[in-house]
Amino acid sequence: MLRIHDTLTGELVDFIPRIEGEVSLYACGPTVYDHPHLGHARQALTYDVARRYLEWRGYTVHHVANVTDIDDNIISRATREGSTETEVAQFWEAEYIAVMDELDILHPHDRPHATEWVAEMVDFIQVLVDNGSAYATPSGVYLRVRSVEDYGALVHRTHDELAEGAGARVEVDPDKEDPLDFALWKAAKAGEPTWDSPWGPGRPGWHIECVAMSLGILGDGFDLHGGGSDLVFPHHTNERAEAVAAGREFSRYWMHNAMLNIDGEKMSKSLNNFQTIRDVLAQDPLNGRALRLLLLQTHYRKTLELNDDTLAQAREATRRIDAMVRKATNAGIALDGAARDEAARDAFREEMDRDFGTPEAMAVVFELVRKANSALDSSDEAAPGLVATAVELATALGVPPEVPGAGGEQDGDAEIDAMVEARTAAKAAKDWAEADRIRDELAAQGITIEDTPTGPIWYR
RNA sequence: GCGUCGGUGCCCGAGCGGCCCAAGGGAACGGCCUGCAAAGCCGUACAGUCGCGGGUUCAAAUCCCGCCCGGCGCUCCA
Repeated sequence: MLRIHDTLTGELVDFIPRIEGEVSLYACGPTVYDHPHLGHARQALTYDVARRYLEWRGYTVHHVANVTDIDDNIISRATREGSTETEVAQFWEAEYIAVMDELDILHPHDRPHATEWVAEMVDFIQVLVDNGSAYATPSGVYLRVRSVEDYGALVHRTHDELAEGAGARVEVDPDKEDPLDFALWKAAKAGEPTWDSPWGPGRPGWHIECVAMSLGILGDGFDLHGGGSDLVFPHHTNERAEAVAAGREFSRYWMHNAMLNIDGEKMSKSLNNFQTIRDVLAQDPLNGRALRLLLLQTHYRKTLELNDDTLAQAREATRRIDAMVRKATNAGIALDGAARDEAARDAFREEMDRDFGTPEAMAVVFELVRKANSALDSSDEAAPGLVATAVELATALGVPPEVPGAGGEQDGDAEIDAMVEARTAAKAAKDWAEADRIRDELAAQGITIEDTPTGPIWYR
């Protein structure tokens, strides 16, 4: 039984999907107006891993992640650059997808865009207006938050506690009945893109898009709604309020991933430690997988410490997995028919079932790596099963081994093969000076040689 | 201030009241292997006050209370 820490109840609860064997997952996607940064990576990776695990466990997953392609930031960037909102959104969405591809993040089954769902949003708002939980003013349409009894449930605050916070702020819009009321529809402002509505031209508020799209695609009572912990309030709280006010059944479970720190401090533009995914990937070819592994080795609900050091540590750890597979490949181990280590698979499932315990699941994988290495060294017959299980489980978490250039033949790099052979010959002749000279020469080209019981292997 | 999540070895980081004299990864040291390396394996030192102080319990890193410190949130329009 999979258990998940549900944000709404604040407890570890049994995960029972709406339909047995099927999981509907809605994970909030990005607002596309700038470079995707490491926070986006953590968010996307959290739900990517959740999805992969659910699939490994035999569920059919319907994963939806939206793209917010109209909002204040997009408008201001378009204005600043003298381009259009559409151009800004399309450019940064393409960049977002390209970067996520490099991190091996699976594409969601649906990637709805806010601008394509405006009609559904208008219909939804109409329901809220008709049933009295929303009202129109000259500046837009607002949700009457007081009409939602447990409005602050996700953040575990009462209405009054929330109102206290809101009261401390300057209330700009005198048309609003209550400071907590928020915009479902914003009346048109000069120079902004607008859509028609029964309340005049304007554009949708931030939260309504996710409600319209999640319920529209996944249906009432879909299973899991996820996002970064910074979205709990106001975004998810308001989404939920809209759904509740409309009498719709919203998500059954909520999960939220924690933020990350860089060099011990939160990542923010003001601290000037904001790192884009693109920059991190450019620093080292292994960084994509290292980042994945680093995230897997920290529980998704805990603040992650990221710096050059922790990233380097994760790179070394990925090498450990790769080295084992390289050795197995070179030894001619066939993985396809190998019997899996069921005890390890059970341990893995048990750890993952406890609120996606990826750090412990990775520990299971590394235990397998150690046992597999040991078996490979002694040509133990258990080796294929151990290697196959380690590969299966690592792949289930999205960190499959990568052994490019292993062996050499598939690279068709005859020149390097020839040098490796020359070194082997030199070794046979006990000409150590020549053998070392060749090894140094290869090293200068970024090629590492490993001697194994089944002969030398090389890789870049 | 309020809410929420956390504070575990040199670093990152698990830990489900007894299986914890605390997983796993990285770094270090010793041994085996190697012509020498690399990779790997075996072992060692690292936590002995698991932020601090109380309490509950036969038993607490794990539960409760208080305090200290950190992350996030406390509303788009400011």
